[in-house]
Amino acid sequence: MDERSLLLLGLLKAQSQHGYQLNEFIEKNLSRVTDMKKATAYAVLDRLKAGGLISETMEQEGNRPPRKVFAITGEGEAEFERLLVETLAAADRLVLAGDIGLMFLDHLPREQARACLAQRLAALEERLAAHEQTPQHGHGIGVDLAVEHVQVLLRADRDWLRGVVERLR
Amino acid sequence: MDERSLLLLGLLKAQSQHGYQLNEFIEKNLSRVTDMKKATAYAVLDRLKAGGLISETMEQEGNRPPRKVFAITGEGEAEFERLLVETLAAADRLVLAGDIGLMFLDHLPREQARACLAQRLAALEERLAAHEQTPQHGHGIGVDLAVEHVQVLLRADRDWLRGVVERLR
DNA sequence: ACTCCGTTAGTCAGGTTTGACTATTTATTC
DNA sequence: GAATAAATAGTCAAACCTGACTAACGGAGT
Repeated sequence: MDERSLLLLGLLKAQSQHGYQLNEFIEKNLSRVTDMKKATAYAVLDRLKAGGLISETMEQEGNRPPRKVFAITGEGEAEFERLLVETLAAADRLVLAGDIGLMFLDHLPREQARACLAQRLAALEERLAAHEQTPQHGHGIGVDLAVEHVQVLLRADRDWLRGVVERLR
Repeated sequence: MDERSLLLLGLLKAQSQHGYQLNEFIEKNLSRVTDMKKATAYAVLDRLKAGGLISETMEQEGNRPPRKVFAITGEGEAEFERLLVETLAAADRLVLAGDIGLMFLDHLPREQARACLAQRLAALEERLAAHEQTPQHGHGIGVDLAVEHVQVLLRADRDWLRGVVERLR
């Protein structure tokens, strides 16, 4: 939740935007780093507005429907910095989904278990390939670091999973 | 949410239990693999009961307060297996918290950024140390695999973070 | 015999998240 | 030029999660 605020504040710090723009950017460019959905973004924006961290102005362009343009306030910038330092210093939680299944691996015949994990491995490899194809972003080191981070962990995950599938043979 | 159901069904498949027992086991033994909270477990149990996947019986021992004992049903076992295969085959989402901050690293003076990440690294190392100290569980390979998985990724994370802190110097 | 405290066993209000939906405008196809 | 698709810009009810709270019991100490 703090992360979501941080993300939106950060994007608005770079440039005032309306909701759709924010959501599009997140979906198209940040899907590797966050999984926040559209409706959530609007909910968070409401909360930020209620807290005085962002302001909202109606804007009409041509005869398209009016849109809400959000801009970060002074308090918002202060909060942004506070959140930034806080989340940077915190150890990431790194609670990965999918490990509960692993725990109950013994309930499946060995061969079926291996097949499931092989399928998981294939999906993982595909995801990693898609990841490795995207070029460096170039917008400062931060964004690139975040993408690199995910990649490093995906690779570690893949290598480990390969070993497991092998061991199950 | 599927994962939470899977976990509870799996635990109940091994042995009928009451809510407190389940929660205690999760908190004491599975905190490395899941972060489900007590109240959530009760909520999930209610849903499972509503779906006919588990049954609930009142039980009184001595004159202690009565407790609800949950047991998995036939349908529950079928659903367990379905969920197990499904989550095993799915690539884990691996969306790690903390990377949003990374994206905005440039907003901080380099030295402060480095200090924050160094602090994160320290916390991570501590967590890893705690992890490495727990012995093998021995209850079949599944549980051990899950624990190993987390460890492998924590190590990869640590190594990467070390490199980043170094690079920022 | 009384108080304090930890264990047992939950409940609940309130906040968060999201899938599904609405509604308008612009572009495209037939 | 009518119908269809796609982009624009959100809203809302329902589901989900959790921090904080309740309440009874047993045992330890005094």
